[in-house]
Amino acid sequence: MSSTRPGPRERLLDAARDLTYRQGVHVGVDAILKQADVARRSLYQHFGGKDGLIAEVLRTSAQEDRYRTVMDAAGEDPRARVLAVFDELERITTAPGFRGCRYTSADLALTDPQHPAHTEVRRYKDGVHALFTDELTRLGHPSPEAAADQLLVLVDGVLAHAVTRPDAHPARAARRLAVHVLDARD
Amino acid sequence: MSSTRPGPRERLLDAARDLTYRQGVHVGVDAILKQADVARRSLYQHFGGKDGLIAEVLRTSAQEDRYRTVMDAAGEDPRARVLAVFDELERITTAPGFRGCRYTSADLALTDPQHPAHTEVRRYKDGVHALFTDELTRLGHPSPEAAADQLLVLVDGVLAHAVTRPDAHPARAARRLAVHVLDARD
DNA sequence: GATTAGATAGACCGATTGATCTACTTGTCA
DNA sequence: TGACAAGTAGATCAATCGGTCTATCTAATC
Repeated sequence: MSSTRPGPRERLLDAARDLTYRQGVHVGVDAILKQADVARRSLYQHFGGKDGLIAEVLRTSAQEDRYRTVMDAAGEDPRARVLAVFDELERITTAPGFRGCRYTSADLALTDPQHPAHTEVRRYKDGVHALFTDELTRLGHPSPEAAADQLLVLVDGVLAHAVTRPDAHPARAARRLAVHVLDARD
Repeated sequence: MSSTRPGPRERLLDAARDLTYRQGVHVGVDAILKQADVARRSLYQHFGGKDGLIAEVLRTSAQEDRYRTVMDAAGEDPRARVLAVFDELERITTAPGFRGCRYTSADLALTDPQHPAHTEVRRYKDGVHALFTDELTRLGHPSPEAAADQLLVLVDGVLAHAVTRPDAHPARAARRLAVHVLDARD
């Protein structure tokens, strides 16, 4: 028995996830519809419009889960778990087709402050912040929240810088700084 | 005597610099022409097209000079000069109308790898890298190039993260890490 | 004063944008 | 069988995209 083809809604999300990452959020609706092999009407039925589709793509992209998985694979030690994220970043940024962070990209590209995507970007980054804060707390870090902010700056810095200067291997550079964040005793 | 109005070329660059920052590189040519109060033909005469205009905007934006000025105002000590950049970043990211790093934005928004803007983005970031390398060398840092890469990750991280989470004050968080970069003795 | 390069104004081009619409087909459940 | 919801196909819409065109005007140079 062949696996059932996903419904129009899922196909739209998949196509939009792929195309908005490779081409940016300014891809045409036509291109998304064509790749999803879906009727025009289905898009507006399910998501109300392009903006809704983009927001839903960000809401369901679950890059957070990827970091969580990497951490879990690194074992119990909070220190190792955090550093594993930066090892993963080295893989991500050197992989073919790397095009930066989709959340940062969307936040920068969408000029209208009212665009629903901004809410999802904020939610995502807050989520990663919580992820780091948990580890730092378990580590007994003196100021987990502030340290998590530092780690977030490093992550965003890696993903942004690697687009322009991948040969600088920003993930490795950031990993060395992450060690300082983890070992801070003040 | 009133100051002479700049020529069409300068007015185009000014308008494009303003609009591409506020609205992104996908602003329409019409909007740029209107704000510059310049004939359509002048754009294609001077820059060959929109792509050429955008590239020239990046080439002449001279954000590098801003960092240089800030450093010079901070005195002679390389340590103080580098940290002054992060103090400046705190001002930049909290100023009204802050919309992230125009170079990173352009690099992410322009999907075509052949777009002339990418060359200018790379040139700019290499320039900042050289700026930092100089200071680190004068400071006697054991590996100025690698440390400059770390500072660049911090700068890009601040400018990217501040777009989504300005309340985290990433510039301050990054400044604390910059101290570690400067004081590295290994 | 005549020539000429540079700027302006604006029509015009085909292509594409996001979105709405009607008409038809499909599958499901009552 | 009949009703209904969901999906498809595609025409159509006004608006905008980047770019080319002709025609006119202006200012400096010879």
